[in-house]
Amino acid sequence: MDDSIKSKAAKILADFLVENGKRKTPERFAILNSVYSMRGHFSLEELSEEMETNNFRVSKATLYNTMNLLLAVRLVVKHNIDNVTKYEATFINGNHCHQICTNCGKVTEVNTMAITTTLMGMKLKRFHQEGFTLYFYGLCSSCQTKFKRKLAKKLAKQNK
Amino acid sequence: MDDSIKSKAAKILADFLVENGKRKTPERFAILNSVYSMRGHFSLEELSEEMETNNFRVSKATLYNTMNLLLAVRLVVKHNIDNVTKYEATFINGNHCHQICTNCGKVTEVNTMAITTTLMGMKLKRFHQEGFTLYFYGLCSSCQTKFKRKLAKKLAKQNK
DNA sequence: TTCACTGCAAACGCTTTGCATATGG
DNA sequence: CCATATGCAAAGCGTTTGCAGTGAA
Repeated sequence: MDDSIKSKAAKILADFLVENGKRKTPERFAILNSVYSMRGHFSLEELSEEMETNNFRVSKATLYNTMNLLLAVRLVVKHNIDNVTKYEATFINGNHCHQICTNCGKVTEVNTMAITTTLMGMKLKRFHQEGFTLYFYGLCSSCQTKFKRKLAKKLAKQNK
Repeated sequence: MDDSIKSKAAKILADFLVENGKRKTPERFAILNSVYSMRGHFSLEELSEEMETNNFRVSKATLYNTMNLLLAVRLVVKHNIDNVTKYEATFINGNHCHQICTNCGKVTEVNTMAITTTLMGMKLKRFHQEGFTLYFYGLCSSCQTKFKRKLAKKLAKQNK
C-alpha cells in the first residue's frame, strides 16, 4: 500500500483526535496502519490477524472502539451483507459501488466514475454530504445463465 | 395501506413460491401482509407486535425465514445502521435514498427521482440489476450548526 | 404420503459493558 | 495529576440451528 496514503490517513485521524479532545494513542495509529494494509473488504478478525503479523496486539474492545472512530471520520466504511460485517478503507480505491447477487450472494465492485461524480456533487436539503455508499441488487452473470437454463428446460417440458 | 399494493405484493410472493417449489403457507402471507402494513423502517420486534394485533402469532424462526424470502424477491429491503437492523417494504414509497448523520446517527429519507431513474437505468457489466440502495453520509442540519458554534467559540478564544 | 415448514428452545457468535490498570496531555 | 484509553472477561442480544410435530401439495 502506498505510504503517502497511509500518512495522509494518519494526519486526518490525528487532526480528528485533537479536534475532539481525544488521545493520540499508539493503538489507534497501529490499527489505522493495518486497516490501510488490507486489500478490499475485511472482517475484524482478519484485521486482528494482520496486526499480529506486525507484532501489535490489541484487545477486541479497543479494536471495536477504534473502528468506530475511523468510521466517524470516514477513513473506513462498514458493510453488512447477509448478516456479515466487513470493513473497507475508503482512501484506497476511492468511491465505488457494490453489486450484490440476490441469488448466490456474490459481491463485486464496480467503478463508475460517472455515478460517483454525480452523487458526490449532489446538493442535499438540510444535509452536508461527505460521502455515500451504493449497492446494486440483482443477478450476477452466472446466476443469470442458471436461470435461463432452468427456464428453457421448463418450456421444453411444456411443449412435449 | 393501499390494498391493491398488498395484493400485488401477495401475487409476487405466490409466483415466487410456486416458481421455486416452495409452499404457500398462511404464515408467509400473514407476514407479508403485516410488512405492508408498517410505515417506514421497522424492526423484527415491531413487525411481530403488528402481527399479534392481527391475532396471528408466528415463531421467530419463521419470521426470520420468511423475511429472507421477502428479501430475495425484493419485496423488502434490509438496512443495518449503527448495528441496528431495520426492514422496509419496497413497494411503498418506491425507491428512495437515505441520509445518515455521522454525528448523531439520525436517518432521513430523500426522494430523488433524478437519481433513481439514473441508477435504475444503468447497464452494469455482467450483472442484471433489479434495484439499489443508496446511503448518503454526512452532517444533518442541526449537527452542522452545532459544529459551526463550536468553531466560532474556538476562534473567539484564540483571538482573545 | 411425503417433504417442506413451523415452533420451541438451546446454541452461537458478534458486539457491548464494567471494572481495574495504564497512560497521554 | 486526572480524565481518557486499554485489556480482560463476562454479559447481552440478535440470529441461527436442531429436532419433533404439522400440514400443503
